[in-house]
Amino acid sequence: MSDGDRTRTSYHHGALRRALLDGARDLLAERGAAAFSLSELARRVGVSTAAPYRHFTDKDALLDALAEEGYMAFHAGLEAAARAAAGPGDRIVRLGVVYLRFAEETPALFEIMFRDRPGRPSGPATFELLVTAVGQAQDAGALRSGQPPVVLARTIWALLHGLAILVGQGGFGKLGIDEPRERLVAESMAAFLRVRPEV
Amino acid sequence: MSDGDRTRTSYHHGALRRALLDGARDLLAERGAAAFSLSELARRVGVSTAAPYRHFTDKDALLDALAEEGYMAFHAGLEAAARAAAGPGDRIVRLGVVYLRFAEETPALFEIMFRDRPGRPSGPATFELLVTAVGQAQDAGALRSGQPPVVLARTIWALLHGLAILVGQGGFGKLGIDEPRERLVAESMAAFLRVRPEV
DNA sequence: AGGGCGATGTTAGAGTCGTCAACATGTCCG
DNA sequence: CGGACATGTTGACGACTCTAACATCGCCCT
Repeated sequence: MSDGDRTRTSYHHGALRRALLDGARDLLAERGAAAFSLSELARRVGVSTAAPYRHFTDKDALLDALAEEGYMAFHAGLEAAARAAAGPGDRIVRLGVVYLRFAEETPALFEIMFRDRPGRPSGPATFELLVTAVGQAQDAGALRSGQPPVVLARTIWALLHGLAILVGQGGFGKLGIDEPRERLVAESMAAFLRVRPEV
Repeated sequence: MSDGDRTRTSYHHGALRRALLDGARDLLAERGAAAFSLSELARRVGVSTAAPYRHFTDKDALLDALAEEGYMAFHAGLEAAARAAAGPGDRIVRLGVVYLRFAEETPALFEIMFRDRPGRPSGPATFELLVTAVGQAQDAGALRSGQPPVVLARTIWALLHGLAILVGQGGFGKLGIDEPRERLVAESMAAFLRVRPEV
């Protein structure tokens, strides 16, 4: 058999690093970021509690690696949405929807990604994507102009981030707010949009 | 001596609950929310590690109580800012500045307050405050109208929350964004404001 | 006044977790 | 084929949360 299998051939696992990251994603989703335990992860994957330290210096290092993968998926999702958009105005809304959906579907991963860890490299690339989309939408007259793309993009980013968090952790549910994502995004960005997309 | 002192008169402390909450605020600010330890808190206050359980069922219960106090201070700060405002338009900006400042000055407390805990009562009252201010500003022509106050207030809340988090944890520092709060808030809310406040 | 009782402390300990050191085992290269 | 290096395991340490059993204090009640 090939040694990428889940059943360790014997003493050595063969692909422990990958198995740990995959298992961590699941465990994180089940338990939440706060209750995530490295010991439990090791138990699940079927190795000793010391084994992960051969691949990650730290619990935080593992979480950082997971966040990094999350960033890639996030970025890819945004890029796909940008490509699939009908036009510059539609693109902005679609990016927002993807942003919200990501935070909603994998809240714990989202939390890990944006937690305060010094030296996190990613982010700027994704921000650039938004800046570009904003610039295009401004040129096309679909988005409010008068501010440089960077400023407007930063505002939209903050708005989406706030929405993501408040929606994601039910902060809005208590306020009696509950509507489909597209509508929520479009309504929230109404002040920026020149043409209202059909919702 | 009165028995509200910091030096326990003898066996009993006298005002342990208060001392724990006060100590927790400091410890939280020093260590951050993730590294906050109930044992260390007990050590600092000068009692055994089991003592806090006479006043709080749980570590989370203590943190919740602290968050509750935080909410009150937050709410009071917003109310004071609302009162001190020159007019409806200025009021909105001031509320935003207070929001940001609070998140920036006590980031760990802010994190505790908005973490996902079911059954957190507060929040709606504070949200109402914002809704009212938005409604007034709309009536005065200082704020974009066309949407019900609740919708616009929700959007502004999300925007502020996103800004608070991104600014607070340096997510913007990496992107080369660094400006005074008033300017940041005014710039971010430019799309909602009918008249630009002097910054 | 005295006695008891509830509130509020303490000590001791169980169970979990993160992490490390020392040892075992498998792989692969010279 | 033999040894070095990567990757596992065992065992242990210290810190943490939380509980149970015991100690002490203040206060109320007759």
